[in-house]
Amino acid sequence: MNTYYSSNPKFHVAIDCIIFGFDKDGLSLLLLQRNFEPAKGEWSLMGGFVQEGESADDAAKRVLFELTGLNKVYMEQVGAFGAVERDPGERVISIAYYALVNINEYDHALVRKHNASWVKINELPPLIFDHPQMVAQARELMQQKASCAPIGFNLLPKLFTLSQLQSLYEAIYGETIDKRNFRKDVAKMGYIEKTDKIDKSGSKRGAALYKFNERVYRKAPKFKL
Amino acid sequence: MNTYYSSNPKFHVAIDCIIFGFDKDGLSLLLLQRNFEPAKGEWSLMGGFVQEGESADDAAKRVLFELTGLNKVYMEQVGAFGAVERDPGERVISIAYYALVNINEYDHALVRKHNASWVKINELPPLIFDHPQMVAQARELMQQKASCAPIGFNLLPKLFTLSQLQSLYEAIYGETIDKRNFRKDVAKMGYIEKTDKIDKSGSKRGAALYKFNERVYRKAPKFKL
DNA sequence: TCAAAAGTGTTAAGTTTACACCCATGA
DNA sequence: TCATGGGTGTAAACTTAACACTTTTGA
Repeated sequence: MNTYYSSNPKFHVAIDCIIFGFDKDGLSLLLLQRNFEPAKGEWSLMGGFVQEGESADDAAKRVLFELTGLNKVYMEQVGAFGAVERDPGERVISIAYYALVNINEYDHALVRKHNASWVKINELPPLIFDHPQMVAQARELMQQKASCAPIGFNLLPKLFTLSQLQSLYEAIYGETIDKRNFRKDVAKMGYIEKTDKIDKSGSKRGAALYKFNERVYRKAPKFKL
Repeated sequence: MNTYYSSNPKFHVAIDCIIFGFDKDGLSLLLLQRNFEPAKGEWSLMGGFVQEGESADDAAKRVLFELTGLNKVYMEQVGAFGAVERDPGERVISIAYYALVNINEYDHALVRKHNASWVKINELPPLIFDHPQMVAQARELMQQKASCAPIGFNLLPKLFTLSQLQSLYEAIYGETIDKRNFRKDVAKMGYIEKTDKIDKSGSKRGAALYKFNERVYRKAPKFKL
């Protein structure tokens, strides 16, 4: 055995997932009301432990999959949380990731099994450990990223109205946006394309459905909302 | 023992430090030419292992101190690097931090002992493992942060000329800045204060020395360069 | 006396913000 | 017919970018 490594301690390394969803009521997080120890009965993020032979990114994907049944979800690392007493049970270093999921497409049975539910982001219950800090950092990072990269579409259906898109960005920024200015900005991008489909569910008149054209975006990847 | 935790594997958790310095030749990193295994003889970041009873942030401070003898240095976490084979010797999960140090104030003996030296950031040698990605991420993050928070001063002496400050930001952004526009922006901030001292080392005429007044900054923390 | 860096304002271009009405439809 | 959300343009305010010459002084 290599003494250079083995003279040093080892730690449990966990993953915690901040799972964002969006619907007409705004942004929500998918949270667990823990039916297991430690901190049974309290609210927490979905988590799990990194396994041998599994990268941190893969562990995050797995943890998200275990709760939602979803693959190929947009995820980004928030950072490592390494305070000594962050988990009162035992020393655990945790790596937080946020995920953007389409709130209409997940495995409801799995979510029920984990005793998880969507909670509006402005009505979060107290969370265990340092999960509030993780959520706060994830929100900042997501907001920052969403302002300059087209990641918001991961929270919407493939086809969406401009009103939906606007209200998504209003939820992300926590402020209202002028409708005409917003639509001007969207038009400038060129890769948010109007389809010939109409959504009649949100209004009597009906609203044009748009889609994000990634091909076009890649050719001129500029984004600013 | 708690089976919830103990059924999961443990890992060595390392810290790697991207140490930025700045002088008239621009930005540099403090790098080690390793005189120890693994990867002896190759270039790497300064690193170390997180210890029992030590937070990740504290470990980063300690690792920086071990190389430079410096305390109270501005540091920010870059993120966790958790690829399975990132360290070919053994599985190690590493948390990267960047540090901004005044290149004129560090313990030269310690640096010599570690076989470390300052390397211009645009002339980096090949680095081991995933250290190139760590450096790239650290540069992006630092640039982003420096554009909207007054962290650049950590790379300068307490007293600095506006030419030094400008060339620092030119180095951070990798582009030239218009002198008059730059000085207008500095003037608008109000907390970059002219002192009555003159630096005669950089020119015959001499340039006014300025200082960053943190008190004033805190009262109206706006920064944009 | 001249080379080298310090210091100093103005204008045009571009971007951002504010703002109000008509349209189509289902109830 | 009317209430509801969908859809559209313009002008003023502000921000950003471009630009050149004078000053000081040590060598």
